[in-house]
Amino acid sequence: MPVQNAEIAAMFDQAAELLEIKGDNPFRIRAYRRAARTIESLPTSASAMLASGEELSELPGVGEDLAGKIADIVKKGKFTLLEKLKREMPGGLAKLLEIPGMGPKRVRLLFDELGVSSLDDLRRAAKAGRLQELRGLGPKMEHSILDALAKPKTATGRFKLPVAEAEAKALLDWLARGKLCKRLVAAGSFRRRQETVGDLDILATAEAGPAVGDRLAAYENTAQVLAHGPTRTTVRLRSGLQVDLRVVADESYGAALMYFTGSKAHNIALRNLANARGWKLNEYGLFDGDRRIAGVSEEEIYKKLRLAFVPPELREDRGEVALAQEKALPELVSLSDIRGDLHVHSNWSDGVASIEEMAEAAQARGYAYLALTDHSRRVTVAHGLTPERLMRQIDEIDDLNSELRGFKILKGVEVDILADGSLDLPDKILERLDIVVASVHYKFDLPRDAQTDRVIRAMENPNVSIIGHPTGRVIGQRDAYEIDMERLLRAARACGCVMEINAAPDRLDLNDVHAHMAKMIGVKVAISTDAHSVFGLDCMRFGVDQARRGCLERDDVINTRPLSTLLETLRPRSRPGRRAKPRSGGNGS
DNA sequence: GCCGTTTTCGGCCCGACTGTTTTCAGTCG
Repeated sequence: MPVQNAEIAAMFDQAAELLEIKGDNPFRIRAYRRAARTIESLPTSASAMLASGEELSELPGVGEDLAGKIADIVKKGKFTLLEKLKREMPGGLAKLLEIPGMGPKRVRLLFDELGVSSLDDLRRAAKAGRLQELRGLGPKMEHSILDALAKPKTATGRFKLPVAEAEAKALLDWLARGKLCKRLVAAGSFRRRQETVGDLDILATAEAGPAVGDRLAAYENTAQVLAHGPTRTTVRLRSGLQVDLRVVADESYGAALMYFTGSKAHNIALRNLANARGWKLNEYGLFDGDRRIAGVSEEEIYKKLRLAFVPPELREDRGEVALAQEKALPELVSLSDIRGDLHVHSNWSDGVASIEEMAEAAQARGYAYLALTDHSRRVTVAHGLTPERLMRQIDEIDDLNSELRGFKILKGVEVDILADGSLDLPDKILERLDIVVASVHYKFDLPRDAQTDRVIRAMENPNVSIIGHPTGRVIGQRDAYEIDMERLLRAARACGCVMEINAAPDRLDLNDVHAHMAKMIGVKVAISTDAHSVFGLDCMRFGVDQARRGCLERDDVINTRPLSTLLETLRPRSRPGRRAKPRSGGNGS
């Protein structure tokens, strides 16, 4: 099995951690980390790039040396430097970095002075009061380390966007009611719309900085104040979500928003550009010597740096800075481009609303069409449709459509892909539908090649329009099944099959990197909510967020099209020699 | 280890906060 990009990135990250503990050149360490970020967000696998003779050293942050190391990892499956480091140092040492307040210097100090090389060693040493013996450590550190070790592994982890959104809304509300701030906004990975948020970064502009921090500390959901200075306050909420509040003067709003939105790597790239002009960029502004030359708005700063405005979703240092220099950034798809939803359920299977209610809700959201795609029979727990019930549903939709003006319900199904890649309903039935979403709902544990073959066989059925949630992952609950995304996408391109970005916030599948991969390979995408209720339709924006992160433009997304051309897109699925798919003209078939 | 509209060598983002010191190192974002 070819080495995955994520594996290469993980090896580089591990090497960086050990090099850091070792006390190696910090810039060398940064180089490994930067390369890891580049590799993991690549729209194609490093091994495929090597196979096709592409130069890895042309990737940002990858030079001759690292390109050679990646090639070694791909060819031999091992990373000599990492193996050498692991021989020099106990592997468990890196674990110590996960304790808050423990950085590479302290890990090294503890290892050298006390022989601490594991969490257990650390606990023993702290309990014996031996940490205080060391220079730079005192009773407070010893206490907080013991605290951290005693805590059950809450795996406070990351929070899904809707959870973070609810927390942010309530918190911003509370801060706003204090009437201390001129402007208040959630920045960070939340603003970049990452699929999960590690902590919430709040930016405020105000005259009296410390008072805003005091108000955050006094918030009813604040469980613990971790740091509290005049301009910066960090707390942990009862939910476990960490909140960083930063307060600056109003004239620094743009610079601070940029700084606090990140990503860190994007900021570093911009600060380098500023340096190259002899300027300095920080959270207070863009400075020429002591003179502030920009800072009120992000737009102003990008302009001064001769860059096009970079949408927050793209600020990951994945090549967007170079594109902004060339004024060649993509025009990202937006929620208002979406004209319909192509994957929803009704109470005919496991949804809670009737077809009519779903259609009304879709109209209320300004859509021109809605594809009804209930489950097929194999998903018995969801009351999946048999051929007979699907026929009856088709009749009901025809009836409803005959009364609708300027809106159409598309007849569809979410058909199960069986273990061998065949479909859960006969072609005869599928041929009568406007749209067929095919999805995997069981047998997640097939070997990678078999799983890939299975889905490719399904998409080669000309009745299949879209592959639903193509990797099957459920964030925080179930990993993606093993599948060769690159091979899948090439096959999709060959047979004109569309890939879904499932917008349900616990799926977001395809994810941003896969969506970008689809675009690069030339596969169209449908952003669909998989709604099981009328409220589920509102998740569309989460799917659009990920599409934007994947650089998708309006034309890359089929449900930005008006109904007429949408149906055209779905039609070429029919093959030579195959009867043209019967399509309803609106008033029954 | 990377990289170049000052450079192929000599730089490499920048500031806040804490706990330890007695002027600052380490961590964090």
